[in-house]
Amino acid sequence: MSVTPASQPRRTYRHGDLREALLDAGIEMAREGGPDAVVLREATRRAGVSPNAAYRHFADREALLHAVSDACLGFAADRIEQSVAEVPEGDPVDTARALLRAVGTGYIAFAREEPGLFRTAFSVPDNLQRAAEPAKAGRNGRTPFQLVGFALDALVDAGVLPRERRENAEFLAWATVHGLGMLVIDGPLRGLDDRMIDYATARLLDMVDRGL
Amino acid sequence: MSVTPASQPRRTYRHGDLREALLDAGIEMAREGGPDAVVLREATRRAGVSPNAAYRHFADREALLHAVSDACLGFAADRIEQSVAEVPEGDPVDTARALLRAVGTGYIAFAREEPGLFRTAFSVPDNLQRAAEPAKAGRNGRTPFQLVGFALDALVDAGVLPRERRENAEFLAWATVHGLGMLVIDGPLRGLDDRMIDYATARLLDMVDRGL
DNA sequence: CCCTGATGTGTACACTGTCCACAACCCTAC
DNA sequence: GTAGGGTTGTGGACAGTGTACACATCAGGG
Repeated sequence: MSVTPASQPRRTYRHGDLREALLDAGIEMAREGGPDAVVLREATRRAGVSPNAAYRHFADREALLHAVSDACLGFAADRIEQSVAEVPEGDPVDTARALLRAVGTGYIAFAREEPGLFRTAFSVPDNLQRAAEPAKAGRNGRTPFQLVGFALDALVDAGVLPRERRENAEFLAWATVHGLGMLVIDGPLRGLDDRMIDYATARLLDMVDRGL
Repeated sequence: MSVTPASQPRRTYRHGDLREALLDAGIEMAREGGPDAVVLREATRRAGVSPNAAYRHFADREALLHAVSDACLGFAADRIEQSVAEVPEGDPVDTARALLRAVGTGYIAFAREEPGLFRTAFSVPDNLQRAAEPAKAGRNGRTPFQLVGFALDALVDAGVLPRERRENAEFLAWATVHGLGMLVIDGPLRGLDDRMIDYATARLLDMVDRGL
């Protein structure tokens, strides 16, 4: 997505949108090797620029990584929305249930399809206040955290989830699915075949469904 | 734990137990700064030895990190056993339930008390085959994975958990608690006060209890 | 007692993040 | 239109890292 292709050297002195180019390079490196693989010098190299140029756009490597991490959360949101979009209309109760499941399966799907981005998304310390900031949102402007919230709201509206259990239920749903994602990517559940993971995901979501 | 204190130079040519000293140094660094903080040269420095000496005991930095990670899993097991030990004897059903809860609270407690070690424990790709190997065990010779398994077995024996749901239930229980641990340490739940975390933990364990 | 394999040392290289002084450029105000 | 002036990128340098290679030193068995 860089303005100037890395192949031939830039003619103008100004790059155009170096920040974006560095970010894109960072994302690509994260995709291939996770957070540790996003290295500042390599990003500038890919952007066809000298190492120090990066410091005009990011305070340090940490800042670049943070930006990449936010972008990864956005990709996660996109993947979740994709799963959510596949939920058929129908009985409100069934739909609400299916919605939360879709969020979960989308989350796990993202972890499996893009382990590098998934790991990068959560490699950087974060907190609740920042969980909804726009930089972490996907194309539709919603962050993963917000998507979980919407699914839970739908469950309350459909009368499935008692209202008094709604508060902070994001934590439970998210933690559950997040844990599975981590264990599948590089925890002890690594290397399980796809069928096994699908099965585990389904059972996990059953548990959430029953236990929330 | 090092054989020769780092303060005064070693007199003998041989270190004595350099492998152990490097491992201890690595653990200490992991405790302070997580996986990225365990750096090979610093470990040799703390052991009072030249950088390359490490290569007689570890193939590369990755190997050292792996050993440190295994040790961290052992510490987690210790912390879990501590929580388990506090479960009072009594009605078999209540005891079995409390046992699984204790595993969960111990796990979260470890994450909160030793975030660096916790992150390090899961920083290294792993798989099921290796989940029970002795290097990952605590003082009592049991790994965290095995401890979860025992608690689940107890639930089956007490008639709480239907036998047909026992298989692979480790994944569910573990993923749930692991996810909360991750989110609390450097995910969006970071910075929540202790009461809030206790509350979330309790609700999460309620969910597991109901939904398993 | 010597010699051989194990263990630690020294030197060296490529690579990283980051600091500093400087250069090239675009924009704005006169 | 031209003279600044702030922004953006360059060059050179330094400390710190992982790791390869050749060498030094020792402990213990023949």
